[in-house]
Amino acid sequence: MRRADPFAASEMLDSVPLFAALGDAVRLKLVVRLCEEGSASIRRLTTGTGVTRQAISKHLRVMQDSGLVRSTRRGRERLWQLNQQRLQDARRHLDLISQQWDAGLARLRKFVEE
Amino acid sequence: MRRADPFAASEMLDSVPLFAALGDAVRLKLVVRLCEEGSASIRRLTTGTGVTRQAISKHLRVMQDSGLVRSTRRGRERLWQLNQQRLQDARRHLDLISQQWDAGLARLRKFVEE
DNA sequence: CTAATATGCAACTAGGAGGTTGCATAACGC
DNA sequence: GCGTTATGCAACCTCCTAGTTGCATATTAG
Repeated sequence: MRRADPFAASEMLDSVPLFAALGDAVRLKLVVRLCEEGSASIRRLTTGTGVTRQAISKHLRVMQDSGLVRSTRRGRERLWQLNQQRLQDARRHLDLISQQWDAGLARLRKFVEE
Repeated sequence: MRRADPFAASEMLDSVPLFAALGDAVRLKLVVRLCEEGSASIRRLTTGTGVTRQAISKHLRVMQDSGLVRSTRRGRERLWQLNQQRLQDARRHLDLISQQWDAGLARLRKFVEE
C-alpha cells in the first residue's frame, strides 16, 4: 500500500523536525551564535537574547532532538555545539527537492511538446 | 546599536518563515507532490492527505506567505506551483551557515594552537 | 437556467509551543 | 563547609497553529 515515490519520502520526512528547528528566529540566531563561538554554555548563549535561560534551554533541547546540536557536560556547565552533519543533511534534502523539481519541469515540457 | 555580524543576520532571518514552512510533514509532502506534478489544484493536492481541503488550503497559504509557492487562478480552480528561487535562497543560507561554521572552527583551532 | 464543481471565508476547538517563575541539585572558589 | 554559579525540573500561562464544520460565491457542463 505504499505510493511510488521518485525520491525517498520517508527519508525526506526525517528532515521535518530539522527544518522546524531552523524555523524559529531565536533558534536560528542560536545557530549563528554557535557558528561564531564554536561551543558555548547555556548561560553564555542566553546573554543578549531578551529571553530567560530556561527558554534558551528549551530551544536547545528542541535543536538537540532534531540532531542539529549536541552537548557535553564539563564541570558544572554544559557546552553546546553545532552538528554540521545534520546541516548538510538539510542542504542535501533541499538539493534533492530542487533536482526533482527541475526533472519534473523537464518532463512536463517534454509532454507538452510531444 | 547593531551588533557586528560576520554574515547578514537580517537576511538570514528572512528565511525563518521559509524553514518553518518546510518544517511540517503535511507541507513537505505538498512540496514533493508539487515537484512531481508541476502544478496542481487544491482539490487535487488534497486527495490522499487524510485531511480536509480547507486544511490544505491553509497550508498552501502559509507556504505562499513564506514565498515557497505561488498560485494562479484558472477558471474556477487555482493552480499552485513551487517557487524554486525561494528554495535556492534556503540552500544558500544553509551554505552560508556551513561556511561560517567551518571558518569558526578554523579560527578556534588556530587560537588553541597558538 | 440549473446542477455540479472548485474554491473562499468565518467561527470554533484542541493541542502544542514558547515563555515565565520557583525550587532543587551539582560543582567551584575560598 | 559555605556561598556562588550553572544547570535541571516542574507547574503554569498564553497564544498560535492545525484541524474541523458550515455556508457563501464563482465557474463550468448540459
